[in-house]
Parts: sequence; C-alpha cells; structure tokens
Amino acid sequence: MQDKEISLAVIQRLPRYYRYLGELLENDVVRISSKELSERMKVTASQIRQDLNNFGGFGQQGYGYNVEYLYTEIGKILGLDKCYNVIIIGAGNLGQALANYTDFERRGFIIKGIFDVNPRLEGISIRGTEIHMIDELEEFVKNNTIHIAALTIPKLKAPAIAKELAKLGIKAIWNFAPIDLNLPKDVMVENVHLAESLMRLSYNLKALEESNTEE
Amino acid sequence: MQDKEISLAVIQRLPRYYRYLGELLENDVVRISSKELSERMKVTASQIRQDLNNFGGFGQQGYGYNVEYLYTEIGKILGLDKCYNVIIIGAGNLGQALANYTDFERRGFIIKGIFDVNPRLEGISIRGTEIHMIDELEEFVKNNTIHIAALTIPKLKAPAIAKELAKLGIKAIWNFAPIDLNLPKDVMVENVHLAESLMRLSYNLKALEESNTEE
DNA sequence: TAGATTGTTAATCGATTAACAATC
DNA sequence: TAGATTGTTAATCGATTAACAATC
Repeated sequence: MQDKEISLAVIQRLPRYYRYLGELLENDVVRISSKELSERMKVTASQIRQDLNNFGGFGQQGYGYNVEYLYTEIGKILGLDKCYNVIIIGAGNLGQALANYTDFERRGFIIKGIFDVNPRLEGISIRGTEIHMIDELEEFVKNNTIHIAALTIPKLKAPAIAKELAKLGIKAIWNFAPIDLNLPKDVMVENVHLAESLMRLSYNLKALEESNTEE
Repeated sequence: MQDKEISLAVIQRLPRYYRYLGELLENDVVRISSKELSERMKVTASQIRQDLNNFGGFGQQGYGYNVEYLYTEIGKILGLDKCYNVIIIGAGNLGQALANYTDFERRGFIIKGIFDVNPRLEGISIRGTEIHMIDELEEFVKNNTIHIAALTIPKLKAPAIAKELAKLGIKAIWNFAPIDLNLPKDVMVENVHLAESLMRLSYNLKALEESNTEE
C-alpha cells in the first residue's frame, strides 16, 4: 500500500489515534481538525498530519477529517477489518484474564483454544473455549488456522514453545513472558513486559520524590 | 543525582538492561563489556555506554562492567532498592492476575489491598490480601502508606477513581484501563494498554502478509 | 470569494552511532 | 608495557515541529 518504510514511532501511535477516534465516534462527533484532535491528545497537529499522511490523504482542506471515515481507514491500516484466530498458551491467571476479555473478540480477535500443562485444567472451558493439554498443541494448530499465539507461560518455557509455534507456521506472537524471543524475522513478536512497565513507574515515582526533596 | 533530564527513550530501556544483567548474574557471569552485551541485546555498544553514562561511570576501561555491581546500580536507579506498597483497584481477572503474580513482591512491590465494587468478592483473600469494597478505599489509603495504585477497572470508571486516588495523595498509577488519565503532573501514570499492543501486532502481521504477496 | 485546514516541504531538534583519547 | 574497553566528544541520522502553498 504505502511506499516508504513506516517508522516504529508512527506505528506505536496509530492505535492511540484509533482509540480517540472511536471515542469521538461514540460521542457523535462528525468531523475533527488536526488542531482540535491535537489538543485532546496532547500532541502537535503537525505530528498528526505527518503520521496520517504516511498512509494517504484522509482529510480535506478547509474541513478537517471525517471521524467515521478516518476511524475506519485507521482500522484497516491496523488490520482490524479482518478476523484473527488466537490461541493462548498458558492458562494461569493472566491467560485466563485474556481469555475472559471480551473486548478482543469485538475487535476481531477470536480465541480458538487455550493450552496448559496442568492436567487439572483439562477440559475446563473459559467463555466457551476449551483448555487443552499442551501436547495437543501441534495437532490443534495443524487442524485450525491460527494467526496469533499469546504466550502467558513462565519465562524458561517461553523460548522453546515460541520456537515450536514458529515451526508450526504461526507468524505472530503476543509475548507476556519476561524474556526476549529470538525467532526468524518473518515471525512478528509483540512484547508485554509487565515487570518492566512497573519498574518505569517506580523510576518515575523515585525521580518525583527526589525532585521534591531537592527543592 | 544526575543533572540533565534523562530522555524517555533511555528510561524505557533501563528495565531491559536490568533484566539482561539479572540473567547474566543467574548464569554467574562476573564481567561483561558493552560490546558483548550489545550483541546479546541487539543494540549498539555505543548506546549502552551512552545510556549508562547518564547516571554515572559504572565501568572500567580495559575491563568492562562488573555484572553484579551494574545490576545493583541500575536497580537503585529504578528504585528497586526500596519497597513500595501497592493497592489494586478492580478485582476482575486482570486484577486477580496481578495479585497472584509473586514476582512483583520479589522486586519489592507489596500488595496491601484489593478493591472492587462487587459485594460477592467482599472478604475473599488472594494470596493473603483481602478484597475490600471500594467505599472503604478512602479510609484504607488514609490509614496505610500506599505508593502505587494499579487500575484494572472499566475505562468509564477509571478517570473518577484516578482523580480520587490523586486527591488521596497517591503519586503513582499503573493504569490498565484503555483511556488516558488526565491528572496533575505530580502524579506519575504508567499505561498498559493491552488492546493497543494487540493492534500493533495485527498491524505487523498484516504488513508481513502484504509484503509476502507483493513479491 | 474569504476562511479554514490540509498535505507537504523545509528547518529544527534530539537521539543514535561513530570515533578516539583516556586509562585500567 | 600492550591490549582492551570505557567515557565522552563529534558526526550522522531520523523524527518532530514549523511554515506555507494548495485547495476545499
């Protein structure tokens, strides 16, 4: 679709635009200018226009952007016009939390199966999705079209499972294990490192406290 | 401690350094050069040295860095040498998952209370931490020193609760609700937007598929 | 037409990388 | 001492912001 490589920074911001446009849409806002959106989002209007123009001209001079149209277009850019089949590896608390999160389904991410090593969980269903034993993983993936695997397993198990998933042809891994997965570069990995996020918060809290005592 | 403002990009990377150093420490590696660490982490050695030198000279020419020392120092920078008391607002799946995650405790984040609106959950304990009703929040925070509040509640409820927490003097919010909290700038907010993370993954997956069909 | 606001080019700013003198 | 590797300065690169002509 677009020519030049889109920078990581732009891609990082796209879902946030999508979220704001979704909220505007909910509030029946029909049009919005980059200036007004920039004020709401606390970014510059320039950045919004630059970002969007990576993908095409979605606005109109003198008018701004049609909220619904822009929302739909960004949705397409993010691939949200398609459905993706998801499996969750690891039916611990986090895996179950993901399985219970109905919002993902609304956006087209369909949970097809949940896998764990714990025999106690075998056969239990979460919102209609069955928990399978991990040794059924290979057959399951071969018999179903799976686009995305969410990894909510201990860090020591994650690299081996990820490697197996890659071998089975899964091209997208949503990794919650606190480790970097080294996979072929045609396998996309999106990390959610909660511990690192919490550390950033504690860094900022500490920096705040120090700046208070200094003055 | 340090003079000039540390850039956001550096702070983002610090926990990852900490994680790698922790792993090296577990593997009894005593010293490491920026070059070797850069190869493991897939960043440039220059960046590692620049990043670290924001906080001080932790290395030694001709030798490199002492792993244990550097690990400890980065821990201090991140505020991990102190303990923080945490409350979790929202005892849904995600809140319970956080409450069950023992790793946070190990790093000094102590969960002191969990709050919810659901009367069915009243009095139930998760790993020894009691679930309270949300109307007890104010008194609880006044009677306990709470440093961090994790918000795992629906997006519509998040802004009001966050505002209340700020008013009660809590200076750090770990926000899992898919909304931006507008709080006084002396309140630190760290967002974990899972839906946005998943969208980035689907963007990358889509981009990958398109690049495959093009060639 | 006049006003508004985009799309886009140019200028600025900041972050990353390269280079190397200092020094262990 | 010679070799290695840091800490730090300088060069490069990329991302952000500003400006404005195009145009609705």
